[in-house]
This record gives sequence, C-alpha cells and structure tokens, in this order.
Amino acid sequence: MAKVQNIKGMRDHLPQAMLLRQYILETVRRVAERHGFEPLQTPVVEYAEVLEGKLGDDEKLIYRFTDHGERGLALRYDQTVPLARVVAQYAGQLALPWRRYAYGPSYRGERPARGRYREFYQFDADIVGSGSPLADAEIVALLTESLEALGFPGFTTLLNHRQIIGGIARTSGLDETSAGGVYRAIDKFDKLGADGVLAELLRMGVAPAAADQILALVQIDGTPGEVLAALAERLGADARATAAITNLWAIIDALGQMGVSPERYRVAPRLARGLSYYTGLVFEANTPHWPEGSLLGGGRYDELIGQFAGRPIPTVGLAFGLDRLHDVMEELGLGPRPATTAVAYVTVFGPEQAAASLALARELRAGGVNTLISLETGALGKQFKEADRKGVRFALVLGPDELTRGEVVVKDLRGGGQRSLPQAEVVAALLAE
RNA sequence: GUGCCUGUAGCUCAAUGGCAGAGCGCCUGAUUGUGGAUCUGGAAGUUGUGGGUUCGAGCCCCAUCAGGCACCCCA
Repeated sequence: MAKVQNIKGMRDHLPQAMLLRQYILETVRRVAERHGFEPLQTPVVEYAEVLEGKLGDDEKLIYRFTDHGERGLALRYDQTVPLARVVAQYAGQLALPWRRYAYGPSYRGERPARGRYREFYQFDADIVGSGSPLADAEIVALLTESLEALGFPGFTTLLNHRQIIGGIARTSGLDETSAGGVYRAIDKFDKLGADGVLAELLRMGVAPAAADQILALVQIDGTPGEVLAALAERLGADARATAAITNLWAIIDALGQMGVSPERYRVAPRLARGLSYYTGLVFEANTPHWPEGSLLGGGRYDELIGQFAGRPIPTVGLAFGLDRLHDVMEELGLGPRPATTAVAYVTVFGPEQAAASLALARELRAGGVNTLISLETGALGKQFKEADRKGVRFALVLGPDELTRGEVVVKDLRGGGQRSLPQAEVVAALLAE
C-alpha cells in the first residue's frame, strides 16, 4: 500500500479549517473588490527562468524540476513574479494603473515550523503602473480595513522605506554590498535588543562608530511625524534618503485623508524585509499574539516588472498569509466557526414518508437554507444523533402525524426545544434564526 | 540547509529491557416518534517506517519519514 502521508510542510485542510479559511478569503476579497481590485489567476508552475534572478538569496528555496519534455520548470515562489510576467505578456490588454488581487498556493523549500509551510496560501493585492503615494496609501488602507474586518485586535503596521535604510547605511559609511547584512541585523532589533544588534554589527565588521550611529537611527521612535522629522534631521545629507522621507510623508498624509486610524501604523526605521525586489515603501503588519513573523507584508517594487516588460512599471502591493491568519484567528477564537455547512437536517421517518421529506429538503434548498437529508430511514434517535454530531442546528421531522396536519416539527438541537409549524412557514422560520 | 526534542488506539497520554494500558471519542443496548446527561456491553494497535544489539525491544543503537523548538529566513 502506498504511504498514507503528506509531503513535508504540505497540509490537508479538513472541513472545519476550510470553513474558517474560506471566511478569511471572502472577507479580504470583499474589501479588495470594494476598492475595485480585479481577480487574476496564474498557473502554479512557471518556467524556472521566469523566477530566477528576481529573489536574491531566496532563490535557493525555489522548487525546481524537469518535466517529460526536459523543460526546466519551477513552482511559483510568490504571486508577485507571475504578476510581473502577466503584465509584460498582456501589456496591450491591461489598462494601467491596474488593481489586481490573486489567491492561491506558493511553494518554498524551507524547513517547516509553526506558521510556516512549504505549501502556503497567499492573498495578494497590487496596484500596477502607478508611482503615486496614493497607491501606497491605498494598499496600507486595504490591509488595515481587512484586518479590522477580520476582527484582529491590536495589530500594528510598521512602515519604512528602502532608501531610509539605505541612507542609514550610507551615512554610517557602509557601501551597498555590506548593507545587506546590516539590513538583516537591524531587522532583528525587536528580537535581539540593542545590545544584540550591536554585537551582530560589530561581528560582521562594522566600525564601532558606524554601528553606534546605525543603532541610534534605528531606535528612533514616536509618532510618524516625530520619527520622520528626526530622520530628516540626521539623514539630511543623503539625497535619496531625503526623497524617501518626503515620499513617506506623502503616504502618511494620504492615509490620514483616507481615514486610516493613526493608531494602526508606525514608522519603524528598523523594518527591513527580505525580498530583494523592494525599492520604496516596505511594511508589515504584526500582532502581539504572534511574536515571530508577520501576518502580511509588502511594499513598492518599481523595477521588477520592468525586467519582463522592458520599461519601468512602478508597482506596490501586499501579500496576506492565509495560513498564519488562520492559525492566529484559531488561537484567538476570532471569526465565525460553524461546524458544518448545513443549517437544517431533514429526518426520514419511514419509507412511506421519504418522498415528503425529500420534497421538504428541496423546498428548503430552494429557499436558501443549506439542508442535509438523512440517508437512513427510521430510528429517529440515530438521525438526531447524526445531525447533532455534524453540528447541524435544526432537525426537522415529517412523521405520519405531521403529514396529516400539514406541519413539520422543527427541533433546535442547540437549545433543545421544538415546535410544530405549518410546512409553508418552515423556510421563513429557519431563515429568521 | 545546521543543531536539539518528540513520535504508543480516532484524540490526549501511561507502561524498571520481561503479558501493550487508561481517559475521552466511536459502535451497541437500556429507549420501535427524539440527540446531548447517566448506566450496559463491544470494537479498536505491525508502538511512524526499515535495520541492528539482546534469551527477550514501545524502551538501547543506526538509518529514514513526519512534527515541534532554536538558527536562517519569511507569509
């Protein structure tokens, strides 16, 4: 017999988990469509060369394989690179700026851990073809609305800009090549603390004076305005950092005008983020209930699509991690969590009543009530038990007595009461619950 | 990819190298028009898998698969 087992890091999602996952997806999708985003779906498999050269060090995590035709293929690593391919390939058919959302699995050959899988589902939303700070702000507004709609308490979105980090590195006397290690070190600030980051910087050969300078810049805290003002003062000599600060100002202004609560975001100069294609704004949303790793992340990548299209197409976007959202919501007890899809369970009293029960089930379904019908007749106790175990709220009985009266017994399995209603009123009664 | 921990019934877990167990769940009956509570009886296992040591292995050793934690990185 074949192995009854999952591939490492790849999971089955049983009905109860799927119901919550679908709720999350629907909630986020509705928010995106409210902003006019359009759906896109691309294949899970791409030519390996499409994915290569875009991800930096992360490339070693790409799943690669060869098909029967000896083509070098790869499972997509995210939904951003495929988006870039699509934008280039259908340039004539897409009216820019284009707001697009996508949902599906991506694959990374990492060591699995809690909240981290080799097959994981993301919901992406991107605005293609606009460099306006309004686009950046709209993405942040979208994520804020989504997390609020899902009922997350106390989440915070950290905002930063790649050229602020770059400016910190440059004004500390570091060249671009050693900057990568610095980004990673300062990104760990929350985990290691100031001393830990300092040790890490010194270990990688950063001069003590430069390391102190970096630490001081990275620890700037306060309201977005305070942080940006302090950064402007200290990075004023760096033209690109100054432009980045101006850009973040514009984004934050727009967030205010869009009605995003100032309590939902902060400017955090230490936020780095790994993906190498980001060029401007970077952000991630965190919740105190998930100390390691973020719920979602994103940023502006103005050059990636140009690698396919041959001309710069500025783009900003984000990716929700469905698996993490699900795990955190599960732990916090957020969201509705029905045990099953059915609301009503129609019992079958006996062979003579089967036709009437089937007709009742049909009527309920036509009226919009999700309905399960018993596949066994007789032994009502057993049928009630099945309904109860499945988590169906109402059990309906159509026995000889009810049939002669033209009524249906509606039994509430959650409370325990039951009442007999005229058959014509049953659909309305169940919909009213 | 590196290091550490774990893997026994559907689930949670016991079992000095010496007869594989409990609780919950499941099935059955008390109840042939009523689930949940209580009680009756019952089924359930190649101890993740493959080797090795031993008179004898769930327990010790090796390998492998899977899960968790820490690195690394990210959703």
